[in-house]
Amino acid sequence: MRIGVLAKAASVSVPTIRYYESIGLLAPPARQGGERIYGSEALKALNLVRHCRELDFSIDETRDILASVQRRLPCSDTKTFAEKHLGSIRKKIAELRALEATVAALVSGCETTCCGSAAPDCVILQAR
Amino acid sequence: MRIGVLAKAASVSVPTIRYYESIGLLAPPARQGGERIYGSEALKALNLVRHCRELDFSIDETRDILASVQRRLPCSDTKTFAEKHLGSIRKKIAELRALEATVAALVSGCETTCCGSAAPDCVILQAR
DNA sequence: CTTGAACCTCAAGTGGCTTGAGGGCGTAGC
DNA sequence: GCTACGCCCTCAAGCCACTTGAGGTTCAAG
Repeated sequence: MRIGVLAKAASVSVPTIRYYESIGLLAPPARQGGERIYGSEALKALNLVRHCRELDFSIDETRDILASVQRRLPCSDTKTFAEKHLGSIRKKIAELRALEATVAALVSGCETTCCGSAAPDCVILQAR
Repeated sequence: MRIGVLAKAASVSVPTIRYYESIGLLAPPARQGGERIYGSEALKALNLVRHCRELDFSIDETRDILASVQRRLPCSDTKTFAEKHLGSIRKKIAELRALEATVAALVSGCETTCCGSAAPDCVILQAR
């Protein structure tokens, strides 16, 4: 199958496929007259990559997952990747919730104390 | 004051200050023998920039906020920026919470159904 | 006068692509 | 034969917000 067909089949853009190849995430396929020709294994791999990226694994993590799949390692490995990832997602959520609280407090502070004054004096802009 | 002093006073790295100048976020200061010399206004501006960046405003948003401060616009402007920002923080939190739920479900799915099988068959890696 | 810290500029690297320039091949219609 | 279209190719640059490094200059202290 040509690259455009693979791209549609995996819902990934053509340049993205070439990019994945250039960074060594996907194996370079055979060529016919200069054009890349893919088999069904490439589609499987690309679907897996897309799945990992949708779950927000980094490219490096995706590479590691791909490697453990190709080596048919036990799925406890996969679970370890996922758990670590879950930890970092939760960490980021916590950071964002703290940020949300900070900004929300500043907005309501502005409403109750400084609304109408000039920007340089607004409580939102007072660094601590 | 020299750039190193300014950097310490505002808790910002020296290259970052030069970077802010290069993108037009901070005004280029006077020079003495080729070296940048800053006044107290530069410190105020840089403190404000740092504050905005800590609140995770983008550089462009920070630039707009800085402009509204320098024009002494009413602080309702500032509040509008902050509210818009709060909206995008909340949106990102919602996205991450959905992602967290997805990954957590995959991990517990792996624990109950497939733990021990080979990675290619692990439920975590089954794209939908 | 020498040393060492602090300063300077410019370029490249980070992540994960996207976009664009400039060109080749194959087919379909006129 | 000629043109237009659609697909493919490579290479380079752009996005964000810096950080890091190379290589060179200026300043302050001893």
